Amino acid sequence: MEEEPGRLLERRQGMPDSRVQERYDPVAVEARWLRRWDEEELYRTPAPAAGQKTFYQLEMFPYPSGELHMGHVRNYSIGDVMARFRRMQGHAVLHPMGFDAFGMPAENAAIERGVDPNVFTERNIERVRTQCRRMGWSYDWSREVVTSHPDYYRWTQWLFLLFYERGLAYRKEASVNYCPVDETVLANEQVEDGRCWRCGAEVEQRRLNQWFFRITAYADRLLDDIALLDGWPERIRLMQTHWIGRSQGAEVKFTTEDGRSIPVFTTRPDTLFGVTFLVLAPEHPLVETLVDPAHRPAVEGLIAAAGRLAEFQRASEETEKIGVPTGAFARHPLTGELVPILVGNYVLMSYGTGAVMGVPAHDTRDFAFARRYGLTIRPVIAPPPGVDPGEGAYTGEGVLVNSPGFDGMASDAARAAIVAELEARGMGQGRTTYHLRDWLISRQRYWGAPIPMIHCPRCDLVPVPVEALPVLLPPGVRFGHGSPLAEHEPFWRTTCPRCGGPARRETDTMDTFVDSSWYFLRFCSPHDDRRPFDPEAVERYMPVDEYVGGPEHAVLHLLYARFFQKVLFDAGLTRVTEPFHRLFTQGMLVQNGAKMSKSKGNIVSPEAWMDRVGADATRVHMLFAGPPDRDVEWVDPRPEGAARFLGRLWRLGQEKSGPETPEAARAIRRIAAHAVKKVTEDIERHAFNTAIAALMEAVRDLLDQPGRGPAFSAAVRDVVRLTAPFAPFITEAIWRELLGEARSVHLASWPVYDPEDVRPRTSEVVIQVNGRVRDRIEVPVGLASEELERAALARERIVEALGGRAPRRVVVIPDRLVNVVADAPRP
RNA sequence: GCCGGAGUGGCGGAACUGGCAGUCGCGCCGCACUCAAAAUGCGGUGAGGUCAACCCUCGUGUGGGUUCGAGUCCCACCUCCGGCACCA
Repeated sequence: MEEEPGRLLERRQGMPDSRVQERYDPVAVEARWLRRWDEEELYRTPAPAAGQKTFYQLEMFPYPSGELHMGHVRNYSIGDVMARFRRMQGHAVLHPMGFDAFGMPAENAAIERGVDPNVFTERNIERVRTQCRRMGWSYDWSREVVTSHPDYYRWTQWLFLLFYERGLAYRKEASVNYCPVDETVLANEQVEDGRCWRCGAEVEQRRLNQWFFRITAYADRLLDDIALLDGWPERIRLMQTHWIGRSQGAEVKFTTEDGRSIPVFTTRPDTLFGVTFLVLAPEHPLVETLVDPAHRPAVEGLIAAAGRLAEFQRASEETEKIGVPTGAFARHPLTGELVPILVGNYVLMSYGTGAVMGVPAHDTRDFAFARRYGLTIRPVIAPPPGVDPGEGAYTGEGVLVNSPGFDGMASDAARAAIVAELEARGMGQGRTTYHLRDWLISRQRYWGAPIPMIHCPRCDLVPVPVEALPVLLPPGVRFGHGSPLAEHEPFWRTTCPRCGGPARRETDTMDTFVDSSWYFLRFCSPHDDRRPFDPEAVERYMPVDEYVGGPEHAVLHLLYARFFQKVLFDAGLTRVTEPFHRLFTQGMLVQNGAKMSKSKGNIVSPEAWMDRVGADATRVHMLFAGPPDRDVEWVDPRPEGAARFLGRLWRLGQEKSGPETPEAARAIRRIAAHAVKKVTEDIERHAFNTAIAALMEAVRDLLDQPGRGPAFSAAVRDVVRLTAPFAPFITEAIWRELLGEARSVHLASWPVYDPEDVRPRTSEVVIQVNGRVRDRIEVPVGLASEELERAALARERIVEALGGRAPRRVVVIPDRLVNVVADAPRP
């Protein structure tokens, strides 16, 4: 950059032969332009000009593990192509990046190596940021947000308080995985075969008071608004639909002999007359009082066994379905019949009412259960004629039998009728339940945003006043024994903001998914120190126009973020109801059928590639490897092909001008126009692999062309601009150093083409005989069918292939194909 | 078990609404440049058939079907990947 572009151009033109030009040196060029872009603040988010459209391009921000991997390279390169493409199309692009910096690795490093989590995290962020910059991703780093910085988590805490005020944050007792040796709570992924991942001790289930977000209050809206997400992959929408899992049914009230009610939830009230037993969850509050002395030991044994397992383990089909009678009986709400009450390990307290009615004739689980324990099986649904009820339970629909008052009714009608009858008698009502549970957000850990609440012996739970935020993480805590904050008295000892008396701070921190549920809003006004986000800025950029990330976040992050957005909407803080307009999920990198990850040791360092072939070639290779939404098989990848392509592009940029015939000019214009059309359409549909293939062809064909005049020069400018989103460094170097442009190629306008240039004048028509290609002819575009047919039948090769047989039929598709159908030749 | 997705050369992959299967790239082979190698450039490369040539046959997971014509549409199945999984 020390040399003036014009001088370079002069020197280039003085060169005697294109063979002796300088070779492209990616490492030097990339370093040079990285520096220059910084000086120019090229990627700073522009203030939108009057009437200019904004475009919010976002990729899921990473956990700063210290080392970027190829999955990140793919993810962020996809987003960067889109950001650069939109920028060149004239949008005011917001393309930010930050770090999801709270979480376990930092705390584990503290436990294992005594490194301060904050130091550890900052060091990793530094390294990842440097790698991101080297990759040439066009982020506006002045907007960087880091979730572990107090000026961010202050607002995470503020939002917690908002949720609390709105009744959406609450405390209740719940089971957690607890390691008695390490005296700490474990996340599910830290439990391996029921043992602590670090010390191998058997993990216990402890019931502790935990904080929850009431996401179930938004279940219906989260479900119904999936219909609005037409820019999302169908797959993800389905996954969310299933995750929320709305099911319509009824709550039916059975009663114990002494008159206490046991509500059960069922989706099949039409089978109500087939109930021959009830099963309660081991944790069901009535179990304790129902069980008679003779059955007590067995019941307690089952409860103890169930209690040892975490719910997610119990809810697995491998676990044997065990049931134990309580000795008590329940009265059927419509028939008054007495049915035995059992306790079963397969009934979950957290779904429905924690009790189920057993209909063995029409439910597979109940059937197996009844068989095993010798319970009555009473069919009440007759399958439609011609349908075999089969060996086990018949779970389909049909006509009611053995159901006094409802016999002969079809299942769907009977469901409504029976619910109506139950309602009339006060024995039940229609009810909807959800698979979705409330979101457990508290973590008994240090490296997260502290939950801003205070426990006062007199006033109970008191929120930290917003003026007192942030509740800072204290330095100098002790790791490895229990919750670091709970063990750190200077942190928790405080006074009640309400009564001024001595009080104790909440020592739980928030799930990191809370941090990432609103970061996209923070990016709109990252430095606002008066509120989490500036509504005006949010109005300008939100919703995110395109969000790129992995499908592994289909239900957690993407659902939580939607939940937050709706709560903020209800609180009047924004008018946006859905955060992500369009979602693009990229495929994984797989090796031998397994996802590539650090733990499998099969990661390839992007830095090694950058040193070898440069960031541009690394980007191009990753995008060229296959369609970005599909998994890509990582078999001996060689970025050299991409590097060669860029080398040829460099050569193209160095071609000196010369003469150009009109025919050559036309051919050149055609090549360029084709490329512009194809690449533009392909980027729009995220087909980067074929866009790059088209660019490779264009570069090859242009180098082959004899002309080096104005058309050639224009074509080179087109191709360089088309390549800019993929390979930002080399295109910038060609644009400014070789072509002498003053302004960055990344601020140049996206090329357009003249449709006239891609309109073919002749077309090659394939001629088939009985579906086999036998000849092809070049004809003027639009040649009439009759003419085409005549021309085809006149061809020597066709006459030969027909061998004297008369065409039975001739199919003509103008400009494409003629198929002559004849009887099969005699052998 | 349920719900998604995918099976195409040695490899990654291409093929718009049914119309030339295999764009582009990797690898491999040959040639040029070189004292030589690397790098680079040029050419070839699905399988088979008295391949020298034109040419012919076969070929998109398997088996059927629709059609003048199927990688593409329909039916049945196989394999792999992802998600959910006692949800009452």
